Amino acid sequence: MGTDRVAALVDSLRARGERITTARRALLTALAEAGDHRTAEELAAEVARVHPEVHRATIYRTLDTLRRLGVVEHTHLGHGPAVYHLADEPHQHLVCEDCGAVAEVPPTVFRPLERALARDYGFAVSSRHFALVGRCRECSQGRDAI
Amino acid sequence: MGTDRVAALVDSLRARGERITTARRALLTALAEAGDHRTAEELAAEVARVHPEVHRATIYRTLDTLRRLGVVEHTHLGHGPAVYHLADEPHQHLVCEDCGAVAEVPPTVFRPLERALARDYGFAVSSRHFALVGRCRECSQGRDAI
DNA sequence: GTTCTTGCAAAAGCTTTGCAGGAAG
DNA sequence: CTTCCTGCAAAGCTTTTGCAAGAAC
Repeated sequence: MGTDRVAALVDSLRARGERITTARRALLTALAEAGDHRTAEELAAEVARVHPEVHRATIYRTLDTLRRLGVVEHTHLGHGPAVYHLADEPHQHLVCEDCGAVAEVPPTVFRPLERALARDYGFAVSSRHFALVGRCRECSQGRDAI
Repeated sequence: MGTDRVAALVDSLRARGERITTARRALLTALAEAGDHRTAEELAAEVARVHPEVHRATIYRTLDTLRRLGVVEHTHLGHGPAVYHLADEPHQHLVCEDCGAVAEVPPTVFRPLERALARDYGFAVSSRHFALVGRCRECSQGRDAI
């Protein structure tokens, strides 16, 4: 399952002339196994379970490399660290300011907004770099004000 | 002009039982004069021109106090520091990932999206806490890909 | 006089960078 | 063999915190 996905990513990177190193393969594996988003810290811990020698700086550098290559995206959910995930299956994040729950919604929900911004402001929304902050269903029902 | 606005803000804070200190008044003045968004660093510099004794920690603490009181909002435009502005005239930020230009758009543009998220996910978008990242008109025309 | 705010200094949290050794191709 | 990547250590940037002195009311 995740193994195939990693193999495909590795192949595509190699095809582009990128080097395949222990850190890169381990990071791709950790990302594929994650399912949803992970912080750099969490990914470093996951990688360290198998390859303790991989340094945190390498985690950040490799994540940035993979981002430039279009393989990884990262999103800011709030005031904490950024979260990373594989770039296939793009999605937007909704984060609840009360309980911290994070929901993923398909990018189609944003299509009308993107069209309006392109039409009225010439602005081409290009990334799902930031989450939308608000209140989830459960927290909306429990209380009214902050 | 800005003076009236500051006076009104000061009055409303006092009416709520909040203390009016040098730092608070200076910060409100700097925010009112700013017109658009400013980083905490920029606001600290502006305040320091008149009151050099106001410490940066006080800037952050005061901004947070004003945020809790609903007077100030802050937004994350990208990877740098947060930007602050007075909470009247709410707006969303569009930031260009190429040239860094920041546009402000009225919240009405987001109304349909907010309704869709409320209807389909029970999610109540409550803040304009993050900018939307994309490419502005000028940068879209100049080039096609990253 | 009481309570809230501030200045200071220090640290926290997350991320980036310079450099020299080492691995990938 | 050449180029790119990594480990290490150190620092960067933004923001937060503990504490005692000081200001607001």
